[in-house]
Amino acid sequence: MAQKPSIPKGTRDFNPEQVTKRNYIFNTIQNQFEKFGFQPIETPSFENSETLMGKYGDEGDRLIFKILNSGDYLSKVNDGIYNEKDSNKLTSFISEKALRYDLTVPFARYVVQNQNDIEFPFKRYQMQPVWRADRPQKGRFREFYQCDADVVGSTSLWQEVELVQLYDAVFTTLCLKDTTIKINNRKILSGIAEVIGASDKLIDFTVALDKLDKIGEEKVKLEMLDKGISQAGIDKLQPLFTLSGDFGSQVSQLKDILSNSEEGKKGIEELEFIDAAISELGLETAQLQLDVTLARGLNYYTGAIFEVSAPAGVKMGSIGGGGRYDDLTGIFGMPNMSGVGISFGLDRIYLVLEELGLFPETVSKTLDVLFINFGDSEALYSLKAIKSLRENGINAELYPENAKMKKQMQHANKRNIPYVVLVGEQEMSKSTYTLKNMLKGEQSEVSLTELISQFK
RNA sequence: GUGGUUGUAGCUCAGUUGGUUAGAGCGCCUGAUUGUGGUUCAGGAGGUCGUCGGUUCGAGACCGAUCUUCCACCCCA
Repeated sequence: MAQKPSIPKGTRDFNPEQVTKRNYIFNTIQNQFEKFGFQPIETPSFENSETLMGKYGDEGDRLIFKILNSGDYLSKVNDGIYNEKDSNKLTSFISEKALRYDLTVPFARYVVQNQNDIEFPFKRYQMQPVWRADRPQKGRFREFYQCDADVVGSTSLWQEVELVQLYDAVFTTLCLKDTTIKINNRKILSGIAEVIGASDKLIDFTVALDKLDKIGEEKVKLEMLDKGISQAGIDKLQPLFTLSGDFGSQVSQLKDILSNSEEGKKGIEELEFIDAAISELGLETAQLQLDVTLARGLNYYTGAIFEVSAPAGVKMGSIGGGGRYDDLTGIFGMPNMSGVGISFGLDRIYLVLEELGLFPETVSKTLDVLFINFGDSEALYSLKAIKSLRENGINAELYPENAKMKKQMQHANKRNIPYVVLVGEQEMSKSTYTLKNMLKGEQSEVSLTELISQFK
């Protein structure tokens, strides 16, 4: 019985045009990564569960795809655990591997395992798919690509500065103007939490603050109260909700709030350093913006936090994010290894470029010229020319069948092939080629050298 | 994980309070046109109405389950 085929929720097939466009983005990002001195690595699609579990918080653990053990995995589970029917508990007994959830944690694992062979500071980039057991939405998939660039082994803030430039360079090259690079610092968030006496509730506090532009001031305050933050503490936050003005004036308002917090002051210093450098160096098309409410859920960030949003008017979640993590490799037994990195969301960038019509027209063209097939002797004659064209870097192809001219022309049309060459007895006897421009409908009879020069 | 939404031809969609043989536009195929595609004209092929079950004399339409789509949460690229 033939069943209707389907693919799993949140996954997609990519047709030739889509792959070509995706490669265009990949290549652009890769070029810039390499220009900035990053080197490529790849890691496996799945890791041992213990490598991933517990690194992304409880929510993260829920969204990790677990891989069932091979063989008769249930027989090894003891009856007590089995009868409890507690999925979370049972999982560790029947699943020892999981699909990677991001590229940063596998990278940390890689650094620890290869620490003796790595020359630090190590700048690596990685462009591979990741998987999340999320409910799909616009710009949210269960399989998607991340393009990460990270530096480990340097605490220098110049790395942060360069990463901001890298964001700007990539989006500028993609002609995606007016992106906003939002920046914050985890130390500022901890500082604020300290000042309001909620250091132990840092996560709850930042998660609530992060929602400010979405649900508004009142609801954020309610959520904080709900999470056990005192009213007195929330009152101290008041200036935060009305923070305004440019980078400098926001910073000076923050200084007032954080005057009693050493950590907070450190965070402000870092921010000022990055802002001063970027102001001096300038950005092409992006804009660096301080956003105190920027939290980002990942619990390993310790310093700067980045998030990039698409130009205003495009309804899309962040198209990139990153930050500094002082101790990512600590959990794998390698302390004091500071890293900072950024990530590009390929699939979302694709959607944004598509929505704004920013893919260059030339991206979708794959073949330069198609030779019409009039028979075997003509085909052989054509293939000689095609060989020369290919040697000159021109994409050329012979229609494989001696089909009706109409069919062959239509084929060229549908594939958006800009030129067609007709070779029949007339041309063969004169050693020429009839070149037809499919867009304008004009055609001319040319020699082989003229033919080649047409495409140069 | 929570709440909502969607599914009819390859695509975009009609389809009345349940009632003969489920339609349109576009696309596709063939011909007008044996060395010329797009335009035009003529003809043609595509659907067990997402799937399974139920109500009914009768279901594309009503009910349930399930899958899928999209959206809002949660969280995030």
